Amino acid sequence: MLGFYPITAVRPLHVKNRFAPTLHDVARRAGVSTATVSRVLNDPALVTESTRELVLGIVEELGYTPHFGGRALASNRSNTIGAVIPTMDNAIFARGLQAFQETLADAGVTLLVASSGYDDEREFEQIRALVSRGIDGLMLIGAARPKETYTFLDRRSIPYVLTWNFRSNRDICFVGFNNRTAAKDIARAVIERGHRHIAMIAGITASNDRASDRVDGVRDALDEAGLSGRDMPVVEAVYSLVEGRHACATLLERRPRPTALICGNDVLAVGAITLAKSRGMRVPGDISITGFDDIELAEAVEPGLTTVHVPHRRMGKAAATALLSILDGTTDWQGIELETRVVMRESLAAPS
Amino acid sequence: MLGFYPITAVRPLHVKNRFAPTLHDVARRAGVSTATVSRVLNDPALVTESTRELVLGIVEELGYTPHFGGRALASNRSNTIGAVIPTMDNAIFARGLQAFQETLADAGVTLLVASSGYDDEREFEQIRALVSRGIDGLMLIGAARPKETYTFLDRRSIPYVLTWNFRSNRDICFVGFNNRTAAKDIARAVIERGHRHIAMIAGITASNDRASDRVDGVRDALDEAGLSGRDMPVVEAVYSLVEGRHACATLLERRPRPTALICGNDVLAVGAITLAKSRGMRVPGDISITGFDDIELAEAVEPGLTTVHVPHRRMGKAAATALLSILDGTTDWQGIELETRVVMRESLAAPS
DNA sequence: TTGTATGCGTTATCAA
DNA sequence: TTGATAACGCATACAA
Repeated sequence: MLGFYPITAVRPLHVKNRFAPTLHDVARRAGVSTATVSRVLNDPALVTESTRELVLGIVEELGYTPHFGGRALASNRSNTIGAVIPTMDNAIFARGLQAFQETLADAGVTLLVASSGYDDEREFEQIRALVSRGIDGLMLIGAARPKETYTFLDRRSIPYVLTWNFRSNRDICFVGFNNRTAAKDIARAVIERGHRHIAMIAGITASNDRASDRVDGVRDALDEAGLSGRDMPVVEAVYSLVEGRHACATLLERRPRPTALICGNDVLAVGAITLAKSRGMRVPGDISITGFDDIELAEAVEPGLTTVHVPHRRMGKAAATALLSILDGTTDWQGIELETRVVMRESLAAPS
Repeated sequence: MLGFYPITAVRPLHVKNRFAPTLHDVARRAGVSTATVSRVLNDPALVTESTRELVLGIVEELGYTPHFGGRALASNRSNTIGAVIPTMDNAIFARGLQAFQETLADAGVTLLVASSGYDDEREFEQIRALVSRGIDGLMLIGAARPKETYTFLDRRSIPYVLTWNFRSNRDICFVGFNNRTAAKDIARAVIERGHRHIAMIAGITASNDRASDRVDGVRDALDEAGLSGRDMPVVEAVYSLVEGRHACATLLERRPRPTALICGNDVLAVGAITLAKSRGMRVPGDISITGFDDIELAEAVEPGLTTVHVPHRRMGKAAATALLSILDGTTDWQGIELETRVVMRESLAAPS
């Protein structure tokens, strides 16, 4: 049953003959000019109802689909915007991106998505590829990237929006939330519960302003409480369950042993919880653990994860709206700061 | 701190003037013809080393990126292939797609991804959009879709590969695994442990051959064991933790109460586990639960999830290779059936 | 090895 | 309201 099935293709599939009907084909068949067909498709009001119906019939009959390249060439705009996200492997970006896409689709704009693998150079490559596809605008995650990338975008005057973080800035449009204060908020909640030995499992902070801002935020809260933020034990880890487990194991070696673990991400936090439990520790009895993002898993895990809720869908929608308004050019654009909130569940309690 | 930041754009960003250098610009600056520049970029061997270096220097200096539309128009091929997946919201497709993309990238081919939301009509729309972008080939998930979709692809003679499922077929290239026998395998493992009251939480089977094949496979195993497959209680649920919880709650009402729950998906299974535990039941002591896919979470959850391991990365890579070879046209293509295996962890045991 | 010239499918300008 | 026609950026057949 299992095996390979070598098969000879019936048609020579490598022949690039697309049999794709063109504007010309439609025009000829309808007995009108290509210009008229184009108008029917792009600005129907300019055309008599009778010819419009005639043409649309032929379009349907032939299964005509406009050739994108030709259209982009002639109109110098593609009705396409691009997004480069760090990874598709992770649910974090999925929800926000989905909303982003839906909002664009409502405006008749297509979204092209590429991923960088958290690598600056690959991000740049992907941006180039998107730009060469004629994107009208771009969405990027966070602000940390080489100057050259911004220079490139500016030289090409590609409008862009930065999301998943927020900075108050006159020149760059941010649509996101303040990772630093959000992290500070949840750290405060931990401190208020009476914890004094706090450690952090952070994301990889290199080229990732969201991750580093969250570390800074936690340090802010510690400093504010008279605990030394600088001395807080921090382990950086790739966002995955296994890495969360490893990082947790490492931090449990520290003496004095931390009574609370603040994680830069829900996935890391869940990994940490599973490790702690597998070591026979009670969460939050022996150790409190917090997350960041409020993904679906945060609610399902045992104990429920205390975390920072991020309004991903609203953010995606707002980013799309902002970018569209920049592209539109009729109104001034506005950066938007979204609010996060700490969601209290069971994984955080007072130290015993 | 929180709020809106209305800002006046310095440059009129809506002006579509891209300042994008063209072949012509590069040619003029280098003092050669556009043909030569084109050759440097597409077939460097045809050009003297000295002029090649000269031209490449200018390309670098100007930050020239070829215009995709122009290229597609002139060459009638786009070096782009498309993929339509049911959802980006789910980790299931992420890993396979990532491998698919990487393999294509190695061949200099770009991947365009769209999602259908498990909706036939939206899938068709997305396919049209991709086709109008001039994709050279297409990757689709599973085989269940309206005839019209296939007709469209055939009329346009767009080569495609079907993945995440396998059928032995001379006309269509499948690269995937047999969902039915895979499901049968894990159901057998459950039956072998002595379970007689078995229920299933399946994915939504409408327009989803993977989901329905898995149901059929489980029924096959029951029939084989002299238990009536047709009478097995089945609840269909969208692939999410909450839905898994709900479905589990529903099935726990059944009398006789099932001693084993076979889930069509790991996410559903994890949802079911959390619900069972929240009801004070022991897993697998009071109820055994199995999954499908072997995502990262399956190993991290408590108890570890017995599930079907699917070689997602290998599948993605193989699908890309197959599609490229179809596009290439030099060799006959082959469908590929990949093997799955049952991964035993703690969530399955004999009934008490 | 290089240059010239043509056409790809579409939009947009101008006339009719 | 419609039709001719000139771009748009690039690849390529052909000529030099």
